[in-house]
Amino acid sequence: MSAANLRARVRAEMTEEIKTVARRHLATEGANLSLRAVARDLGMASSAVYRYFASRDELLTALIIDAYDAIGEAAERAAAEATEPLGKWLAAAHAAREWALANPHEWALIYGSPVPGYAAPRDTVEPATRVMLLLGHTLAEAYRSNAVAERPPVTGRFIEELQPIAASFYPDLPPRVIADTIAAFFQICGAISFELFGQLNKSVEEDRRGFFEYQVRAAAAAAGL
Amino acid sequence: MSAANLRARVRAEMTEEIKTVARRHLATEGANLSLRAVARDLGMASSAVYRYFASRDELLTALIIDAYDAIGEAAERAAAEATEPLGKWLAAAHAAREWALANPHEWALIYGSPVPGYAAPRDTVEPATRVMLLLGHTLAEAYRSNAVAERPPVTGRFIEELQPIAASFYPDLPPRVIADTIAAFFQICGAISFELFGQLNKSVEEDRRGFFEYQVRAAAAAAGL
DNA sequence: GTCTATAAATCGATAGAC
DNA sequence: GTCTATCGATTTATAGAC
Repeated sequence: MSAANLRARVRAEMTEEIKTVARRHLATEGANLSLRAVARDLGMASSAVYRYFASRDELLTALIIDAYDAIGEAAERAAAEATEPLGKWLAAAHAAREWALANPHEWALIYGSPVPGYAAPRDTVEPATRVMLLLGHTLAEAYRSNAVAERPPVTGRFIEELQPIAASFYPDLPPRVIADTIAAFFQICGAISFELFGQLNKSVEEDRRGFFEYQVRAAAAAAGL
Repeated sequence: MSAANLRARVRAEMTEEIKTVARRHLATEGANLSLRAVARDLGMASSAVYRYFASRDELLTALIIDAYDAIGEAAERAAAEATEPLGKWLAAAHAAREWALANPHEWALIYGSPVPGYAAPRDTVEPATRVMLLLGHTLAEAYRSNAVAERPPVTGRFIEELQPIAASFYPDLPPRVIADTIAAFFQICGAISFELFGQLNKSVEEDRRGFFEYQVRAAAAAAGL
C-alpha cells in the first residue's frame, strides 16, 4: 500500500472517530454540539478538528447524513425480509422505531425540532427521503398487484399539488399513492417521536411496541394496505 | 389601591414583559434560551431578572406552561363552537395547527425535541394534558351516544396497561377510548410537527390545510368517529 | 496535521452598593 | 429591585510554530 493510501486511510479513521465522539456528545448537549468538547474528549486540540471538518455545521451535516443513511438502511433491510406490502411496512416501521430507541439523539437530530441557525445543505435531501421512498415503493407495488383496498375518493386541492410528484415517481398510479405515503410516514414517525420524547409517560410502559404496531396498522389501513 | 397591590401589579407586568421578550428569543436561539440576552433586550441588568425568575429553567418552565395553556385554550374554544364529535375534533385540530403555525417555536418547546438538561417540574403535567383530554372527552361523548363505528377488536397487551387510566376517566367505556385518543393525538400532532419542521418541503405548498384535514379525518376514522 | 496561544465573544449565577 | 462588577466557565475560529 502506498503512503498516500495509508494517509487516506488514517484520515478516514480519524474522521470516523470524530463523528463517533460527536454522536456521543449529542446525547448530553442535544443539537448544541460543541467542536471543542469533542476535541477535548479525543485528547486533541480543538484546532486540529478543523482539518477534518471546516466548521461545526459541517460536522453536524455529516452526522445528519449518517443518521438518515443508518435508519434508511435499517428500514430497507427489515423490509427486504418480508414478502407482502403490509409485512414490509410493519417491518420497516419496527426497524425505524428500534433504531430510534437505540439512537434517540440522532433521531432528534433528523426528525426533531430544527437546529436553530443551521440550514441543511443539498447533500442531506437525498438520504432524507430513503425511508419515505421505501414506504412509497411498497405501496406502489401493492397498487400494481391490485392489493389495495377501495376507499372513499380523496378530495382537496392538495392532491393536485401532489400530481407532479406522483407522475414522476409512479406515472401509472393515482396521486393518492403519494398523499397516503406521506401521511403514513408522518403517522409512523409521529408515533416514534412522541414515544421517544416522553409523551407516552405513564400510560403505556411495557407494551410500547404493541401500541406502536397498533398505530402502524392504522396508518397502513388508511393507505389501503 | 394599596401600595402593596400596586407593587404586585407592576411586578406582574414586568414578569409578563420578560416572558414576552423570552418568547421572541426562542425564535432565534431555540430552546437554548439565554437569560442575559433577554435582559439585554429589556435594557436591564441580567441580575435583575433573577428577582422574577430564580433560574433559566424556571423561566423556561413558565414559557412551557403558558404554551400548553395557550394551545389548550385555542383548541377548547374552537371545539366549543362545533356540535358533533367529528366537528369538534376537526375544529380542535385546525385550531392547534393554526396556533402552531403562529407560534412555531413555542410549539417546538412543548412538542419538539426535549431540551437537553431540562427536567420538566410537576407544574407542567396538568396543562400538558389539556388538548389530549379534549380529544378524549369528545370521543367518550361519542361512545355514550352510540355514535362510534364498529371496528375490529383491539389486540395487544398495551390495552391492558391502559385499563386503569380508562377506568379512572371513563369507567363506563372500553379502554380502547384511551388508546384511540392517544393514537389520534400523536397522529394530529405528528402532522403538525412534520409540516412545521419542514418535512413537507416541496410536496404540498398551497393546500397544507387540506392535507392536514385529510390526516385528521383519517385519525378520526381510526378512532371510530 | 498537530500543537500552543489567543481573540472576541458568550453564558449562568452571585456579591454587594444603593 | 436595580445596578455594577465579578467569578469561572463556555464557545467558534484563527495565527503561527513545529
